[in-house]
Amino acid sequence: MTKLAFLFYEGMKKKVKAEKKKEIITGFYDLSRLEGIENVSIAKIGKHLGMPPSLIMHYFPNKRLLVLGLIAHILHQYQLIYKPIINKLEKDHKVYPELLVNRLFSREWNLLFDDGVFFSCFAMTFRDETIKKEYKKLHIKLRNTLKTLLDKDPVFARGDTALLAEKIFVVIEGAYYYLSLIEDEKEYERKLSIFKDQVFQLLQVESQLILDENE
Amino acid sequence: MTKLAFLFYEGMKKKVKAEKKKEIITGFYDLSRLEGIENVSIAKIGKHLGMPPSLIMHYFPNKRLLVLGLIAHILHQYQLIYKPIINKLEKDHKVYPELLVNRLFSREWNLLFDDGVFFSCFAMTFRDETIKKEYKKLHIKLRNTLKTLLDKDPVFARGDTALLAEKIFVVIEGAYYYLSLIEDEKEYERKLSIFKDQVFQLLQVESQLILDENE
DNA sequence: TTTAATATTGAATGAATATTCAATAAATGA
DNA sequence: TCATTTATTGAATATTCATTCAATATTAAA
Repeated sequence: MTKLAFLFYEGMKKKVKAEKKKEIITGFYDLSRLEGIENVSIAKIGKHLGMPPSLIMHYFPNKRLLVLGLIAHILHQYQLIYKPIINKLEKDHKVYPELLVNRLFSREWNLLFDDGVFFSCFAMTFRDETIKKEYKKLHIKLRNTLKTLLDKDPVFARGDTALLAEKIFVVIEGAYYYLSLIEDEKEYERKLSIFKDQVFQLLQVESQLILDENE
Repeated sequence: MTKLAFLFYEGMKKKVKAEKKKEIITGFYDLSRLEGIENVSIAKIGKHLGMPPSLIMHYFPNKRLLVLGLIAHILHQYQLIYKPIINKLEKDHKVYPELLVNRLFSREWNLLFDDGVFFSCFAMTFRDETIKKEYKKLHIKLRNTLKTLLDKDPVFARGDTALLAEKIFVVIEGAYYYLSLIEDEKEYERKLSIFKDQVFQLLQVESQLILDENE
């Protein structure tokens, strides 16, 4: 086997392996949505995907690695929620508060993402340092993304964008947590508009402050 | 046995029963702090308390009831954190923003309370309606307490105190969630002061708005 | 002391758990 | 075709789980 052929072969093997791993993680995630992560066993995942538990353990030598894989998956998913927001706002070098707020609180939240799995895994941060670091990385990333967005607007760029991002995200996260408890559609909408307004005001106050300074 | 004696007897029995149940719940809580609630079994609680698992099941016929008992316990504990704040502020019919903020974000949080157990149980709200209702009740109660407090101050009473309480608590909850990830003391303090300032501003803006209106 | 309720014990249950292992099948280049 | 690596299978493991049950101990009134 030539070196090139070998590398290609290795690449193929890795690809197959990666795909299989992804299939297992996705199965794990789907079952977790349905039954709660704490009720999902390796045997159940196997049954769900039509493979023996031993095959799962071939790709994930122990359950913790499987859980870590799931967490990497959902944190990636979580970030994806914000992708369309970023793409839209990145083009214009201007942050329109109303648009930003609407996108930050968009309903894609609940559709693309299972809060139950997210919070179950979050609870693990208290007992697993690796998981804690993953969650922290996510939060830092999200805040940085927003900061970068704000930095592109000449108005906000004059203020403390990191601080503003911090203040905005704490409301988003509080809302994300609190709203997950509310099932009544009308009540949900009412509260949602309160929190949107709250973030909107943060943006308004900040931009007003900056403009006043430079008059 | 006279009726009175019977009632007394019944009362005694109930008291013993209640105390035993409390002992079990406390043991469950202590172990959950140490090992994570998902790793605590009835057998482990029994070992920890020096009693056979069958005795635990005598008081809690199945594990779900035991978990519900634990949740009632921690939600009660959670409320207690706010007790000193309320007592202090209730006497004066005046809300001092700085004092209120300092108390709302007091460090008794982390000392009296285990975040890991709280969030693990919170994750259960997504799969158990009873638990969800309990958590919701807690949040409503906390908001109402703050609203009542604000209502006692003639300044804030003129505004929408329910709305203000809602806005304050969403920051507290977001902060509670987010700060739980941060271990570095300095970083924690820095972020904490941001969120305190954020709530402080909510109070300031609101009171200023009300005072302006009545000039 | 008798009675009746409750408290406590310890042994036993079957089901489910993560994990191991040996055997076979499939893929792929030499 | 052969050799080697990886993928897949299915059976077996010990351990832990919540729960059941029958037997005994304790309590306190009658």
